Amino acid sequence: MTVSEPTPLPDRSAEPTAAADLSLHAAEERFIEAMGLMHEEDRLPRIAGRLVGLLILSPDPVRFDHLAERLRVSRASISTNTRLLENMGVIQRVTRLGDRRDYFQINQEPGLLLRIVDRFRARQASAEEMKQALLPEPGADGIVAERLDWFIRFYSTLADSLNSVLAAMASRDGNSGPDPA
Amino acid sequence: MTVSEPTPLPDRSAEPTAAADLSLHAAEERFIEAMGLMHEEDRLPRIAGRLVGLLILSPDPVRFDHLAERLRVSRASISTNTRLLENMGVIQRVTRLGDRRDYFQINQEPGLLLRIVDRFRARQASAEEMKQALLPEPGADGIVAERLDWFIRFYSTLADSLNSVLAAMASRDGNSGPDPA
DNA sequence: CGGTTTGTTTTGTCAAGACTGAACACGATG
DNA sequence: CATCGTGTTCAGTCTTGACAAAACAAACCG
Repeated sequence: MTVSEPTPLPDRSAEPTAAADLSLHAAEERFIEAMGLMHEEDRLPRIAGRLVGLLILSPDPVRFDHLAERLRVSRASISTNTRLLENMGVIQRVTRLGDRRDYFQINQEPGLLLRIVDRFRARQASAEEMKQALLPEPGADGIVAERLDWFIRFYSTLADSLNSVLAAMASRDGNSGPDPA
Repeated sequence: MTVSEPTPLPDRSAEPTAAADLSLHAAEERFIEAMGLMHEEDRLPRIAGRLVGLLILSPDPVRFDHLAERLRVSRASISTNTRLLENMGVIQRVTRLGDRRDYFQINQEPGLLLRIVDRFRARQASAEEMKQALLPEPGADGIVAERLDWFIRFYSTLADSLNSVLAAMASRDGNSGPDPA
C-alpha cells in the first residue's frame, strides 16, 4: 500500500502542535508569494523564491517534506529547487545525528546579492570591451565613446557601492551573534 | 539630414551590400548580443536589448527599416519593441521635416535604471509589511525579526545609494547635452 | 532478502511569451 | 482613383522552462 491516509486526524509523527506549525498565516502567505514573484523577476523559479520566503520566516530548520506540504508542491520540485538554492549559497542543508531526513535553513543572505553584483560587473565589462574595440577607429564618433564611458562608470560605481553596503552590513552582523535562547 | 560620411564615395544609400553602413563589426555584434542577453535577464525581450545595444553604438538616429535590416528581425518586432522602449523612456523617436520615416536614438539612459530602484524598494516594502504583521506576536522568534530587519536595511540602503549614484552622474552629465552635430 | 523511508532523476505536459508573416490603416503621390 | 511607402496589429508557430508523476536509487529495518 502506498501512502494511505485513512485517518482524517492530524496525528503527525511527533508534533502535537502540528496545526500551528503547518498552516501559514495570511501575512506569511503574502510574504512568501511576494518573495516568489521577486525571485521570478531574477529568473529563478517561483518555487525557489517561495522557499526562500518560507525559510526566512522559519526560526528553525525545516524538514524536506514539510517544505513540500507547506508550499503545496511536489517533493520533486522541492528537491530541484533546494539543490539550486544550495548551490547558490542561499540556503543550507543541515542534518541531525540519528535522523536521516534533510532540513533546510536560510543562510545569512549573501548568495543572491553577490549575484546582483556579478551582473553589474558583467555589464561594465561588456561596455569596456566595446570601448577597447572602438579605439582603433578614433575618427567617427566621440559621442559613442562618451556613452560607453557613462555606462562603464555607472555600473562600476554601482557595483562598488553595492559591495560596500554588503561589507558594512556583514561587519555590523558580527556583533549580533544569535544567542542560544 | 546628417550625412554620416564626408562622402568621398558615390551615393550608395540603397545598396544592401553597403559594407560600412549596414554590416556590423564583430565587436559590435558581440556587444549588441551581450546587451540582448542582459536585458533578457531583466525580463525584456531580447530584441529590445539588441535595439538598445545598436542605438548606443549609433552616433546618429537610425531609421526604422535599417533597424530591422541590421538586426535581421521583422519590422513587426521592431515596431513592438521600439514602442516598448519608447514608453519606458529608454529610446526616443525622432522625425524630420519632409521625411515620413521614423528614426530612433538612445536616451541618456535613466529609464532602465529607475526600474531597478523600484524593484529594490518593492522588496524593502514587502519585508516591512511582514515585519508589521509579525509585531503582534512577540513571543516566538527574535531571529525572524532580525532577518527581516537585515533585509529591509539592505534594500533600502541599496536603493538609496543607487539613487545617489544616479544623481551624481546626472549632474556630471550637465554639460553633455545632445549636441547638434 | 523484502519492504520502508527519504530524496533524486527522468519524462511528459502545459503555459507564457517572443517572434513572424499577413492583413491592415493611412497618408502621400502620380 | 490606384498605388506605393511606412508603420501597426493580429493570428499562428515555436521555444523555453516550470512543474508534477512516476520511476529510480540508496540507506535503513525487520
